[in-house]
Amino acid sequence: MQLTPTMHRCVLHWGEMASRWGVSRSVAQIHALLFLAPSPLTADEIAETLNVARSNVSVSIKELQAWDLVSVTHQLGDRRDYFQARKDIWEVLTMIMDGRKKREIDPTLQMLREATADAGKDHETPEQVKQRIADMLEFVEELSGWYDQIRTMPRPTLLKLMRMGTKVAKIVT
Amino acid sequence: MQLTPTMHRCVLHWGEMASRWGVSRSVAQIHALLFLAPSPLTADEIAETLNVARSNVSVSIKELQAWDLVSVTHQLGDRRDYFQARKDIWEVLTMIMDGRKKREIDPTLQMLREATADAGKDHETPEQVKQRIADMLEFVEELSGWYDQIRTMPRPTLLKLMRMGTKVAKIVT
DNA sequence: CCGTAATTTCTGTCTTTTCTGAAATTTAAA
DNA sequence: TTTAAATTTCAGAAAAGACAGAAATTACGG
Repeated sequence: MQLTPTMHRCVLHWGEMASRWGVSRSVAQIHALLFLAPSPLTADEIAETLNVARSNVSVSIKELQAWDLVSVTHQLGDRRDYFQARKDIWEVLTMIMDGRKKREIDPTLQMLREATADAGKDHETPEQVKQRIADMLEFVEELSGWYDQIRTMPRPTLLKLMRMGTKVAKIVT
Repeated sequence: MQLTPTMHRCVLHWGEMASRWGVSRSVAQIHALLFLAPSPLTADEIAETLNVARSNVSVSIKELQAWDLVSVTHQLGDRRDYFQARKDIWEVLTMIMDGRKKREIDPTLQMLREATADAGKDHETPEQVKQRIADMLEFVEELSGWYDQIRTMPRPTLLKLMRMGTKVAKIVT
């Protein structure tokens, strides 16, 4: 697939942002390409467009599928896999946040719970430190619970709330 | 400073999470240590406790200061710098989010605005693709604006809203 | 069941990032 | 000043991560 200068720029920027968020450049570039692409692409097309090895595309696509951001389609009379990305940007963000919560926040919560439990039968750790860990646990649990809640809300509701901005505050006065 | 097993565990976990978010392990470990530490520490104490080079501590601390997460204090009759981290976990999150917005979201917004502008006098990029970029821009602008708004709200208000969970929805029926 | 297209796995190389240790600089007390 | 402590800078080593290309596997048409 031939990239126009505008697309080229988006793909490159997305790739540059990647490392700042702990994502490999290839994964991000492929995601950007598939997000923009008007129609599904084969792995070979992706490799050629972005000038990366075919095998790299294979691994990166697997990663994107694990995040539920990319899916496979097929064309009649063609054995090749055609890949497409979610186009709904809101859904994209949701998938990324769900994934990060599952992979990073939940294990951290786990660790904090264990640390807090251990702190009971731990006489060397200063009380102040234990308190700090307990605060952290409470905070992450609160945020996590909040996310789970708003996660269930229908998008139009969420949008309305967002657009109200600080005006939502009036209901808690 | 001698780490208790509980503290040791927290520091290690924080360090492991770091790379997933594009942060170096040293920076994260130092931050965890200073967050937990009951009192400010010198660079040498940090280096010794975490078994990292003194110079590494210097650079990492600079990074943490740039994020406004760590500050310097002094003790009477002691020339050395004593470092301490923000203890208020809510503030810590706020600082991180502010920093990420400034460093990553704002430049992305910039790029999207330019891409959208260019798209006007660009006859090769398919309409569909332009639309996708425009959608993206609108979405990021919306989120960004929302963040700026809630950023101004007093913390107790925010806390109350969070604890209401999905119940806030009733005001937009 | 065979041959070929498509995909994936794997190993080594290359790149990037992180980190160290020495040297240089700054700071402040003597 | 001089001296010594503290900090920072910097060049290169080490580690981690990303990537390419070959080999292996799988899937499919004939």
